[in-house]
Amino acid sequence: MVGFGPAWKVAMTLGEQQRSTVWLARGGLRPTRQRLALAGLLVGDGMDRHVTAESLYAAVGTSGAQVSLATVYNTLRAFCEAGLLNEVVVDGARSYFDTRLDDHPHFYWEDSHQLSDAPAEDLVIAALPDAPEGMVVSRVDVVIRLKRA
Amino acid sequence: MVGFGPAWKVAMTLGEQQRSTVWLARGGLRPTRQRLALAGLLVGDGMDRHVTAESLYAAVGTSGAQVSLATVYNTLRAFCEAGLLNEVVVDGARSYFDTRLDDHPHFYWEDSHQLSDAPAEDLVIAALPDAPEGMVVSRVDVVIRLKRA
DNA sequence: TTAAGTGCAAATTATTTGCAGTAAG
DNA sequence: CTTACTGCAAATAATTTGCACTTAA
Repeated sequence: MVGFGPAWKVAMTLGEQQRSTVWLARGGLRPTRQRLALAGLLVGDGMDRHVTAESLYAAVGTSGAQVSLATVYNTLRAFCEAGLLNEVVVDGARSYFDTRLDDHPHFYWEDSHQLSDAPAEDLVIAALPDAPEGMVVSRVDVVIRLKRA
Repeated sequence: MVGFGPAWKVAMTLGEQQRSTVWLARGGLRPTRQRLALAGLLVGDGMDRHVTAESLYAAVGTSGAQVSLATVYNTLRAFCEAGLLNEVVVDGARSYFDTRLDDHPHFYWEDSHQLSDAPAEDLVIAALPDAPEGMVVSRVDVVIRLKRA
């Protein structure tokens, strides 16, 4: 899991602070030290991220902040329930969380267990099966599984 | 989990026996009592099935046969590795196995945690993102998540 | 002040494994 | 006979929970 910046960076920049605080507020969540640390790693730079509880826990350790693993789990779940993150199911063994909220396709790298966004504009679904009687489609998950060529 | 026939039926019909044995042979697996019982429930009637380890364990109990839960797990994994079943990931909490082997879309009933086939002919993917450099697409999973209307 | 949030350790859930016994080829 | 298969109980891995303590509003 890469992309969390250099190991020596403990504090967030003002922009990151700001963005994280606003982001938490949007979910109606209190900006605690732990949540700010996690939010900073997730949305601090405005890029989309895909994390597991373990990868985020590792990243927060590296960043110098102190957050327990249980809190990482609970916080990811809280972010999800607040509509700030989306859970993506690609691997029965662990949960992935995506900072991008719209319905879009994913690449799943089977050998490295990494998840990334696939370009949504390159996926065209010309026809979709109708939902059965009494049901509606809540979401369409498209996972493009990749293996080494 | 329905569709496994009446509770009082302990033995398989000849046709079921036959089908199950042939099916196991195709995977190069010995037709043991336990495997025949499970295979009978999975492919005995030629219909496609979607099971979890727990649902299949419950079904085999109901059928009168005696198979341990660990063996159900191990056997489902063995069937998968032999290419007789496909694993479908729709719910982080448990694994689903599908007797249908081709790449096809699924309905996932979020409220009842059931998985079923969606009509493949009604799904038309007109364009798909290219696999990144050095990678190839191993499979495209399409899961249509349903909720009550 | 007070309800929400946190950390730990223990509990849960789905699944796998070690190993002694059983059965298929 | 010999190696694969099975069953149980114990081990594991990811995740959740109970509860005393802390902190934001």
